[in-house]
Amino acid sequence: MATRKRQTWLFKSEPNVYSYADLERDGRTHWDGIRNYQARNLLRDDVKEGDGVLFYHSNAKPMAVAGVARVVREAYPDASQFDPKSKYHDPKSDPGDPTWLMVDIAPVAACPESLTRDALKDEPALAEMMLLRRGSRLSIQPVSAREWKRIMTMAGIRDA
DNA sequence: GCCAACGTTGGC
DNA sequence: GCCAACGTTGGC
Repeated sequence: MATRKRQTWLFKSEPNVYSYADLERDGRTHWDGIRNYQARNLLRDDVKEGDGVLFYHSNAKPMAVAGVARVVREAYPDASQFDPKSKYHDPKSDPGDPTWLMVDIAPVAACPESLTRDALKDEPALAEMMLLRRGSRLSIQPVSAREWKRIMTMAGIRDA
């Protein structure tokens, strides 16, 4: 059986909702609340334990890659879809065949504050990044090996 | 606060 | 199945 190469991702979070500092405090977290089919399919099919994650702060000042995380548990049903009190409640989801999934992630290393969206935009090697394309709303995005390497270099993180 | 870019919903 | 209306995301 061939060894799967680790893949890398970018997860968006609004830091006033859940920040990288919150993840460091918690030690690990359920990445719940994904309610977009494209993102769900990535979680279901492609995001695997050990994969690298760029923890991106969206709708923030500054917008930035705040830290690096790692997938510590692969996709399983997102409990919040069955919780009527949750803002992520989905009454259409069948408990026998849950619509929405989540993964668990844990922190690896914080990034320097200089790793902002503007800094990424100024980097020619990252010109093709999905994050920087207009209208890119997907909350879970693939990051290429080259992009990942470049960003680790910018962050001064040796291996993550 | 604005609004472009999408995704979803629902009438037909 | 089409598509207009609506809601959300998220950068600016």
